Amino acid sequence: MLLHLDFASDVPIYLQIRNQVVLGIAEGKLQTGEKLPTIRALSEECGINMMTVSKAYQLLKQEGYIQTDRRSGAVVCHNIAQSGPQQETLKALKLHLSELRLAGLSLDDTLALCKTLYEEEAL
Amino acid sequence: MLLHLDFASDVPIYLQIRNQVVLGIAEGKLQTGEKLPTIRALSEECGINMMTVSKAYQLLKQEGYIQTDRRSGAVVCHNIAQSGPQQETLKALKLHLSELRLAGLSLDDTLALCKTLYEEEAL
Amino acid sequence: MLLHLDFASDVPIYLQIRNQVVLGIAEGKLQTGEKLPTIRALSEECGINMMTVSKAYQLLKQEGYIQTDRRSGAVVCHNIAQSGPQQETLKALKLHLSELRLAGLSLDDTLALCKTLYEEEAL
Amino acid sequence: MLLHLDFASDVPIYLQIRNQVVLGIAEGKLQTGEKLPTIRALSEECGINMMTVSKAYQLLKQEGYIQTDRRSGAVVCHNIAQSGPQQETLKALKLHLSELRLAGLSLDDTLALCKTLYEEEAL
DNA sequence: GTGGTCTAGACCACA
DNA sequence: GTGGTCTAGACCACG
Repeated sequence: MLLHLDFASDVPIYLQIRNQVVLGIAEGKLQTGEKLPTIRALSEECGINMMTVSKAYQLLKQEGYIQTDRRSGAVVCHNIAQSGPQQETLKALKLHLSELRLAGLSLDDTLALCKTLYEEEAL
Repeated sequence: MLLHLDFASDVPIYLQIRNQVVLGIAEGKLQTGEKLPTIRALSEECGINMMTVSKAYQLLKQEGYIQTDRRSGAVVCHNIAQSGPQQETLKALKLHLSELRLAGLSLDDTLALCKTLYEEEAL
Repeated sequence: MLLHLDFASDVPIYLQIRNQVVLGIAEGKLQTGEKLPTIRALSEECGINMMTVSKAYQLLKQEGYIQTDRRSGAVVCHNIAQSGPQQETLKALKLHLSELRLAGLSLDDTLALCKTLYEEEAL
Repeated sequence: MLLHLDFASDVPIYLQIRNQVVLGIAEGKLQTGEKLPTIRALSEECGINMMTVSKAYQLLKQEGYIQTDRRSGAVVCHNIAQSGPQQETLKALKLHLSELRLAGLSLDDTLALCKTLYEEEAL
């Protein structure tokens, strides 16, 4: 599990961590039940503040992607698919599909693109 | 053209305006060549500052969605589809598809959802 | 003498007119002593305000490119090259050369480019 | 890094800042990777508003001259020379060369001038 | 009338 | 500490 942080990005670092963990789970790089690095380890490895990592983990926990066990730290949840898609995700998805449409992609182009992206994850 | 602003949201107001204009164009509520409200009008209507609206318009202009004609204000661009999809849009799209997958949606579910969202726009 | 005005440009229309007249003179499209269109004619042809054209002509006159004869309107000056290069032109030129340098052009590249642009005018 | 702002100029202050930073980079006064003053520091030093400095920095960022590292403020980019010269720069350059020509400079004069200006930067 | 710019404050998210 | 955002005014250039 390697993180690529872009400190010049508009996306806050804690969100970059959260996003890459989500992608990691979806792509199978992070298996269900697998242990995430400790906050201290990850913060030192990336040269960032512990608070930043902590914030990312809290967000992931709140969204149901991970749970924190007092003894073994943070682990990937077994039962993520409980609540169905989030309202926010759908709203953002619609916005991005609009952007693709205005960028010239047809419905077929778009669905093919989505299929490709979806399958990249499902390795 | 009605804007719904959420002042409690984390999304900055200028971005909310930008997003809703993009959606409006994609859904056909805003026709190509149509005139947007003036900065003053929109800021008064929404009870926000002129500079906030101005920032949204400048962003839309920079992204190629609108043009500001020096004589008559801001109008929706004719030739938006010039540069193809942005790298950022694709990255965000992939993330959202991952979230859907982890929320329990199959590939078919996801494609059906995308199709629905896409067609909502394409009236 | 055809003007191409871009109403969506950041450059004010009166400056676009001024710039294109200067370029026209340099390229020989506008001969020394040649008559420019009247303010009224040009404003009607381009669909712009007479004040805008007037402003452009006043600027050109002040810079010594044209002179206005009460009987025959505005004509291209005979003796433009009197005062040497303007301070502002040099400052702007230096800035643009810097931008080229930072965009990756070597000194030779830059001089070759300048030569090409210069000779385009001198047809 | 000293800024000379002309509050009476037609050139907006944020553009003056932007231009002087670009010149500073080209002249080597601002080294690659070097940290720019913080928005607060620069605004206080020059007696202008934070937002004005912020606007200049955002423009520089958008043009690829600087990056804003979320941890330590704004730094000069390493890889500026990516996209080649801008269309606008070339247009402006051609205009300035025309002005020089009409001011009486021969091709050789002009190239010598450009060489001098270019080398002033390249210390 | 329009958009562009600027001020002098303020609050917030991020790290 | 940093930059990002926002307000409630104002002035200006442009057309």
